Amino acid sequence: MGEDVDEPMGLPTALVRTRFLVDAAYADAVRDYGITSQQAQLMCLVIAGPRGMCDLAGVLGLAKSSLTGLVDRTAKRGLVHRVPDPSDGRAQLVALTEEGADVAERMHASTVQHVDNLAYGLSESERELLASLLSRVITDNEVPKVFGEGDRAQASA
Amino acid sequence: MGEDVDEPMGLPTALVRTRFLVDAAYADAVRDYGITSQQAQLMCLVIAGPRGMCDLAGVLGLAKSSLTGLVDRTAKRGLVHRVPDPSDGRAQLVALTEEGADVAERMHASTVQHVDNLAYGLSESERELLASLLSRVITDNEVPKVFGEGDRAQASA
DNA sequence: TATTGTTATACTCTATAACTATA
DNA sequence: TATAGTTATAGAGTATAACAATA
Repeated sequence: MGEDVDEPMGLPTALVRTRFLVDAAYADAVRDYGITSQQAQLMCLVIAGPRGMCDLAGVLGLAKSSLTGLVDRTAKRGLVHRVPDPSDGRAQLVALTEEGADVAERMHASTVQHVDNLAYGLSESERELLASLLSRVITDNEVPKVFGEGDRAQASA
Repeated sequence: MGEDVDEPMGLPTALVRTRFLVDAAYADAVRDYGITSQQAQLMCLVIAGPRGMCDLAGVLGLAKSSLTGLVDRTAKRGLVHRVPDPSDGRAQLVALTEEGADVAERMHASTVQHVDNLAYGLSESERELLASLLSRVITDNEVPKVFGEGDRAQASA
C-alpha cells in the first residue's frame, strides 16, 4: 500500500517516467503546427534528404502499409510529397515540400525549446553530464536519427 | 547536408532520442502480454489501488471519453473492471481484476528488464548518476507515477 | 522469385459535442 | 448549476493479407 515516501528511483523507472514527460512536451511543441508527433517524426527523418518508403518503415518500426497511410496524411497537409526513385522503378522517395521544410525547421526549434525547459532545474554542468550519459545509451543502442540538430531542412525535387 | 560526424549531442536531442528508445522497449515488453502500452499505462496507475475516471483522465492527459474507451477495451480483456464509488453516486473507480493484478506484476518486471537492458553500456555508478539526474527532472516537472516500483499489485473488488 | 509499394479491412487511440445521472 | 461519466461520431495510427508493378 501507500509507500508514498519517494524512495530513490531506479534507472528503469526513471527512464519510463522521463519518456512520459518528453512525450508530452514533444506532442505539445508539435501540436502548435497542427500536426501529430508521428507526422513530425516522419518529417525529421527526411530533413536531411529524401528517403525510400521501406527505409522509413524500417527506421520507424512500422508496417509498410502503416507508412503508406502516414505519408498520405502528411502529404495531404502539403508537408511532404513522393518522388519516384530514379534508381529503382518500384520505389518512391519521401521528400519535404517547401512548406514542409519551413514547418520542420520551426517545429524543430520549438521542440528543442519545450524539451529543454524540462531540465530547468539542472545546472549547466549537470545538463552536460546528463546529455553525455544519454548519448552513450543512444549510441550503444543504435537509435536512428529520429531527431537531429545542425542539419538544415532542404526542400527537394 | 551530411554533417554525419556525430558531433556531441545537445540535451534536447538526447532526450527526444531516448524517448524513442524507451518507447520501443516499453512497447516490446508489453506486447508479450497482448496489450497496448496505453492499456499497460492505465494498469500501472491502478496498481496501488482503484482510482476514479476523472482522476485517471487528468493524469494521463486524456479527454474523459477517451478514457471511457480505453477502460472499456482493457476491461474487455478482463484486466480491469469498474467499481462504483461509495462516496459519490456518479463516480466509477477503475480497479485491477485478479488476472489484471497478475499480468501487471509480470509485465512490470518484464518492462524493468527490457528498459534496464538499454543501459547495458553504463557502469553501476554511471547508472546511479543517470537515475539521479533523471529523478531530479521528473520531480521538478511533477510527473505522475505512471510507472512505479515497490508497490505490490492488489486485486480489488 | 523477391522486393516495393498500395489497397482493403479491422482494431486501437483520441477528440468534440451532446447527453444522462447524480451533487 | 456543476460534475462524473457515457454515447455518437470522426479522424489518426497501426497491422495483416491480398494485390500490382518492377527487379
